[in-house]
Amino acid sequence: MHKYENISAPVIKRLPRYYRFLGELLDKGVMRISSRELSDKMGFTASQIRQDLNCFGGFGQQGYGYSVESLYNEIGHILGLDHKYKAILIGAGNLGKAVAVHMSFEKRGFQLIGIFDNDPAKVGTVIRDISVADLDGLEEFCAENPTDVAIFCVPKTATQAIADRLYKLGIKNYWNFSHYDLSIHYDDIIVENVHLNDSLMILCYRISDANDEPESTK
Amino acid sequence: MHKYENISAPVIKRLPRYYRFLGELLDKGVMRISSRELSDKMGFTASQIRQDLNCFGGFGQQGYGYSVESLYNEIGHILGLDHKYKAILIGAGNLGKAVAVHMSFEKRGFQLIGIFDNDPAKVGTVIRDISVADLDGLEEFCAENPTDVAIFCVPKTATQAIADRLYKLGIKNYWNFSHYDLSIHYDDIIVENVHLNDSLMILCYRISDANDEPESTK
DNA sequence: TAGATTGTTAATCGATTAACAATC
DNA sequence: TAGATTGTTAATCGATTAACAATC
Repeated sequence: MHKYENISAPVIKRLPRYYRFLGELLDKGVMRISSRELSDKMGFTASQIRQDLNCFGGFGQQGYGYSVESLYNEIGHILGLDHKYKAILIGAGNLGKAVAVHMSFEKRGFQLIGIFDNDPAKVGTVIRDISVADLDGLEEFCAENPTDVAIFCVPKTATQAIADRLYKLGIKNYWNFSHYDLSIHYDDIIVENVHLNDSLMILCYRISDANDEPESTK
Repeated sequence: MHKYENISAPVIKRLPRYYRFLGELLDKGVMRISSRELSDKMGFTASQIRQDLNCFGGFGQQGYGYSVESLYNEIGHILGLDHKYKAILIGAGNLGKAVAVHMSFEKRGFQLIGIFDNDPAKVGTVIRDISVADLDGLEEFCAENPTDVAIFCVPKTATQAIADRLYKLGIKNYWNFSHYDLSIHYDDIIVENVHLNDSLMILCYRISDANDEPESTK
């Protein structure tokens, strides 16, 4: 479908943000928007917005700007949200449960088809219409149900062993909430990390940097 | 305590990762490491590692490398993890609950002192030794308990109104899980965003980009 | 001392911003 | 047509990498 080579990571990271803002404008009934107006709202420069969008095509019209609706749809398409990648969730603890319940996978190009845990107390419980299965059944399940993506919501120590099993099954795309760097161990995989601890520490740095006395304590 | 001006965002984002890897080395009993060895493990260049660390001081020793333990401690200190910033959590739904239970706030420079929700069914339930309080009591609580940070685990639509109340109370540091851009509306605040939807969409893009047929469908 | 590895400066690379001609 | 705003090229800025002298 697409295949845009050589798009830089900073550009890709901004796409969901464009999508979000355009969605809000759409909800408000705004029909057209110029890069200048979008710039004011989003805090990027107008130049950057035009530069970013032109990586994928000329979606605007000189003298007019961009149609909010068509740009929203274009970006959704660029992101690949019209897919239905089959995803399984590993780990039905607090975090896994929150991810399962909280996310609108269908709107983001995915479909959650299975949840696994190794804790007998959790196996059989139902989350979002899906019955939690025993991790032992992973291989059997994946043989019967082609799976594109695995979501890791397991402790750091369990991650590598499960990743090895999934890799053997040919599942090489991961959404990783585990405090562990999967990316280091294989190089033909796609990993999107959500390292909450890292995020919290960055916040800590920024607060400390803003608040602390400049070298007066010593 | 610290106050390192002009440290670029890319450097700051790498700090937690250094901290994590050094912690693992420490656990394994490794005493010293060179920028070269660390480079192999982490996937940054040795040059970048030395450059990054030298933003904050000369922690190494020529001909030897870095002491794992002292570098670990230094980075923890740079990040400000020896603080105890008082944090409150807004929203005790699935996500809020997962964040409250899952995170080791104490190890990351924070202390969770309160949880709020506006759902009567949730008020009074206990999460991590903290009884969920009614959101109406926010002002009173913060007057009695000086609070540094608010964690947003509420729906997009509720975020702005609550942010306004917190801002009035002088709370200007936010860890934001809400699908909403707080940063746009005030400019003297510190926001660290965890946009899970954005992360999921970036994964979708990357899978699509790797898998789709190159322009053959048309 | 000789070898190793840092700290730091200089070179390169890439991303952002500015400018403007094309054009709706 | 005239005005507005894009698409795109060129200029600037910043971050990464390479190189090497300092030094443990």
